[in-house]
Amino acid sequence: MPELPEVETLRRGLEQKILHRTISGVEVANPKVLKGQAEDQFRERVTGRRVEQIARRGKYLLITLGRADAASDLMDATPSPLPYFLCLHLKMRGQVRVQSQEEAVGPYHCISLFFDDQAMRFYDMWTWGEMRALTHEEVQSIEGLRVMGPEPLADGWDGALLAGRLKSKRTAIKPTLLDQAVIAGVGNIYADEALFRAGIHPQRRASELNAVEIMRLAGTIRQVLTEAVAAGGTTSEEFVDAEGQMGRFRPQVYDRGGQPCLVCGNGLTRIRLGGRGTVFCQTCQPPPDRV
DNA sequence: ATAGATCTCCGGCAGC
DNA sequence: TGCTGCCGGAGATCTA
Repeated sequence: MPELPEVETLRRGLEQKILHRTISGVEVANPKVLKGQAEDQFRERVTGRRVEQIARRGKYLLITLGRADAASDLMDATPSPLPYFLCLHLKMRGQVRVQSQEEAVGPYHCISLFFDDQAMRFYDMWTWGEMRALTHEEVQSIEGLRVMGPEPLADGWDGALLAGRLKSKRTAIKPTLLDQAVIAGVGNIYADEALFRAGIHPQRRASELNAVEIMRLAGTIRQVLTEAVAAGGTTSEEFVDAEGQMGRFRPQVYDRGGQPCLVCGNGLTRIRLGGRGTVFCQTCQPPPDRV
């Protein structure tokens, strides 16, 4: 389940491998991940372009594709064509790996972008993920990006910012943290981790958390994401980085239902909340009626 | 009107 | 062995 740290790990890996390099060709093995974009248009927008920048917003990866022969702008008067943006989202099972051309193509291969000696390959077992080549305007019109909440690793992230986002939310804090319009990039793993570290029960009503708790939570969100980025993400499900390496972050509660709490030793509880599996410690995270 | 709930996409896997 | 149901990020579509 790629979340902010996994996408950031991928972004850094891609920066090492494909930044300033030119796409010489494209293979579309499964057009489902183009999410409706015509295959011809995708090919046309990508082929011959050079990777100018690799950015992340929440769980989205945005790769700027400029013209390959930018130097020729100096020679003629024709305006440089506008850049396109390769817009990626891995959703649940998406993977991106940069492989040598000789390396065998893995299962669930959807798209390959070829650089001279390497191929950036997009794999997705469920094809929920997406990869499209969009204009600036088309990127701007993606609703999920337009309403995306603040980046928890950026300057300015603090308890006051989070408090403003939670004020009007009457649902439980856990599903609220998964709302990308509230906070960018947090998914199931890090929502459970941050709540555990903050000692906040996942069923507490978001709007009823006090200022101290919100400040603590803003801190643990940032802390857990920072640690996970440093560890190259978490490998649950299928996540691997651009080189196929597994993440080294070890969650304390996520996917540990029934196992002992690493702080107090009591068995961790697993419930479904807002349709999502949720793990917490009944002792370390006191329930709403005991707060 | 808007927040919140529900459905959808998909296939590996657990459990029987 | 083979069936059934579970699981989830985020957009679409409902409902109160």
